[in-house]
Amino acid sequence: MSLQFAILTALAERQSTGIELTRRFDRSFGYFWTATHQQIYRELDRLSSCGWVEATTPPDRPGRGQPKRFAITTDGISALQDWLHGIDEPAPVRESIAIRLRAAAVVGDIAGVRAAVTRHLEVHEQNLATYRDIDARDFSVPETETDILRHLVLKQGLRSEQMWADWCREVLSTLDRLPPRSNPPE
Amino acid sequence: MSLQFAILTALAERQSTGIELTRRFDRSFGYFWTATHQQIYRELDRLSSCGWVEATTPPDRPGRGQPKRFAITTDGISALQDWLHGIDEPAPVRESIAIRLRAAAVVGDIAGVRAAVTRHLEVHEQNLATYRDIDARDFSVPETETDILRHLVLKQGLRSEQMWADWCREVLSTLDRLPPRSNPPE
DNA sequence: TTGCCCATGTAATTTGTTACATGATTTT
DNA sequence: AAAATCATGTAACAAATTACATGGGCAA
Repeated sequence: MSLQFAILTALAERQSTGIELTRRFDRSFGYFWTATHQQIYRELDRLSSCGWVEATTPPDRPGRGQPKRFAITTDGISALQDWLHGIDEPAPVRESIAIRLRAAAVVGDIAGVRAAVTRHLEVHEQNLATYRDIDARDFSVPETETDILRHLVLKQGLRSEQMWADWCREVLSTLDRLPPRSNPPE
Repeated sequence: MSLQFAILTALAERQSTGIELTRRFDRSFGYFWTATHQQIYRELDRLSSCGWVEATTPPDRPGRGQPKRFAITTDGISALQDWLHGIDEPAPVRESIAIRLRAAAVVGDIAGVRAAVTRHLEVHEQNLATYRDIDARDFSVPETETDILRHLVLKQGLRSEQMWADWCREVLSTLDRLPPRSNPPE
């Protein structure tokens, strides 16, 4: 499981409360790993149990609505260092948009997928704009070693969004060039 | 859930037994949707229950080791047509290789991720070669409408593998240009 | 007739998603 | 003090992964 190491990495960069972590996963971590606050709290709990992170409860009153500050322990850092040397296969591909296209091909409905592809294009263009902002803001100056690695991660996100946007445009312009016909052939 | 529609699409293209479906998901469907045989059998069961696919048991003896032939029903085709018009958001990103890189950045171990990236490059180059073969074999001649849509799906796979291979090479050559030092700074 | 592979499945576990609950703080 | 919001959770569910089980056919 990688989520726990994503959290360890985040905490190694900066200690945080649960909600801060959640926001960081929506922002700068979101371009390579997504997680909801429910996942994050559950995982923080597990990581505390095995001593890889330590929670600082505010001394006055512990309880439900009270922010806890989480920090990585030295054990956690070792665990992260060990994991980092591991190898895994590329993530299995699951693109529902591609199923829709291929389904459209087989039932002969070439117009039915247009809206879905348009929506994808919209999202990927938005992401691309966001990542370019981050790129300009955080990585425009000569870089430290740490920044060079972090920049490489962002570049993957940039490449990916660019690829998707390009492909969506290719799909749309190809659909435009086909004879308009939204019903299956007889 | 998209797996059921992936299966419906596959069966709409050609009726199959469970094991044949599994092999098709390893091959031509694998570049946009992956599934194991366990998932496929379970889903075929559900799809039979709601009447979207129909199983033909060999008449002689029904039983466990006997191949069943599955085909999509007219209800299944309607369901597929309806679903095809839907819209969903791009799949959430989860790239463990990126976590490893970012973890390497924070613990200062720039050499530790090299093997993982090298492995990724290997796989993506292999996939790229496979997809190019499919491209040349199945899509080199003037296309029917159906083929044009199916070709677009393959092109997404090609773009994706190309993107990953390019990025892996960028990472490796960047790592090469950094001063060799495999331990965290003090 | 034993061992192996093929095809179909079951079961347990893990991971991710969706909906909701609780206590504290801030705003009106 | 009521309402909204923030922070931390719980619970139920769905999907995917991993390991294993069963029956049939075939080959040594």
